[in-house]
Amino acid sequence: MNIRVRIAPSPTGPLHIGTARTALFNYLFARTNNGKFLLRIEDTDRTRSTEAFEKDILTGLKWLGLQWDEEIVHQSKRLEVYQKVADSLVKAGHAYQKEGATYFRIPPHLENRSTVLFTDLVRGAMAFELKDIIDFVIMKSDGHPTYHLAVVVDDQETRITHVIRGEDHLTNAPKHILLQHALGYAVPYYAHLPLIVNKDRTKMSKRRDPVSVSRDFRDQGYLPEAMLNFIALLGWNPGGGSEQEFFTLAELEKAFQIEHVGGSPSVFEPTRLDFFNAHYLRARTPTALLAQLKVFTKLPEATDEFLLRVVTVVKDRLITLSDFVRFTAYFFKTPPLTKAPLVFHKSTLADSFRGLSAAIEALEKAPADTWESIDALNHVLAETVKRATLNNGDVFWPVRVALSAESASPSPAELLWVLGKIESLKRLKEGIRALEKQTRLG
RNA sequence: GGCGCCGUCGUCUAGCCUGGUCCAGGACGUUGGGUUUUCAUCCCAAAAAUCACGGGUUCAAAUCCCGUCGGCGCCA
Repeated sequence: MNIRVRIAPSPTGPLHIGTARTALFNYLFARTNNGKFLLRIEDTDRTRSTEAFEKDILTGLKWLGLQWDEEIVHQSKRLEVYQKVADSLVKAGHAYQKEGATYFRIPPHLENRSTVLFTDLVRGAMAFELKDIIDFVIMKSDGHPTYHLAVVVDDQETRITHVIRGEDHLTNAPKHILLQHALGYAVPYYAHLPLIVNKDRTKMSKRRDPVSVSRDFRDQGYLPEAMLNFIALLGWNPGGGSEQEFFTLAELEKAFQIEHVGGSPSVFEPTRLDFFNAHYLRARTPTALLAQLKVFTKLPEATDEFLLRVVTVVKDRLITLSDFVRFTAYFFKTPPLTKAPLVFHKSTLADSFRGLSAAIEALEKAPADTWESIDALNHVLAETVKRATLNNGDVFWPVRVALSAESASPSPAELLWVLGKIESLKRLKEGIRALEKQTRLG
């Protein structure tokens, strides 16, 4: 069988995180089965559909790396087709007109049964009593098809073999199967994915919750591979007792099996996304990360060489891309030395003064190539501690704070390496003056 | 209201089909400790689930059966 799956988002809002996951699972199902992954835009609701939303959906899917295989189908361009199918249904007695709309007539039997039976790939055997399903609208009075008709017709024409969609459609499945029988269509396999819900276990709301892939995640500095990894584990697990938690898209394309999709809804918990994002950020090379940061935001004026050094030393401390600018201001502009104490809490004013002075002396004397190596710079500071018979905190802390003015920052050797000899010594001497002032006051 | 799906640590989940190795495993988060000048990383440890509840089957149930409750979804 040539496996063909699709997603069919409505461009009535930006790409939703739930749609993204449905897209992922469809995409993975296609890839693991050597099939095709299609995209259809359900834009029959002309009043709420916009091109801007459609563009957001397409760019969002591409950003995630979920490239679709064939041409995009727009339902708005196929209205005559639906009308024709609806007419044929009326002609065959499967449907009837009422108050301008066309209704599908639920048959008394289906293949000599009073039930609709199907196997859901996620949930197993499903049975719905025909008497519980009532006639439903397939064509509205304004000439637009309802979701039920359009989806069935389009899935048939694009030869969809597996319908993988959200659980909110589970009870629609028997209606679609009935339509497929009446039209003589093949019935595809169905798989209904569990919903992604809020902490309070209700549906995530566009208004209140972070659901937009572009606005709430991409623009906040999340990486596509972190999103993918996070989303994949919402409802799916690798099975076989595997405890693997990091998956690239390529790995997912090998590991995914729809049998390992669970049936219960997943609560959206962003702290786990942060964990994945920090992980993938750390995995970037400084060069790659710098390139990405330039695309993401406007960076302060500086040479690439300088920026690359900044990226190198702060990379491991970022959770999102947007942390970068926030965490690195002091590299680009000399900060006032008032934000953090120059004296470590286990040190004294006198020892810090001695430590900082000794560090300046040692750094001034250090050979030029010392400044090209974080290790070498660190060695200079460590030797200073030894020679002056001080503690680490008497030297490392005041050097670090004099350079950054922060109580939390990369190590002093890293700061020295980024700032270079001239700027570093300038700041360190500024630190000495601040300590002298404190001595006089104290 | 009818029908349907779901119910294991705060969260994501493994285990459930094929009952015993599960006084329930992993991860995130949290807390404590180690490394360290700080933060982050890294390492170690701990707390955290009466397996929704009740009954039944069985020598034995998270796992099988019945019922109840709860959450959600679709339809009305």
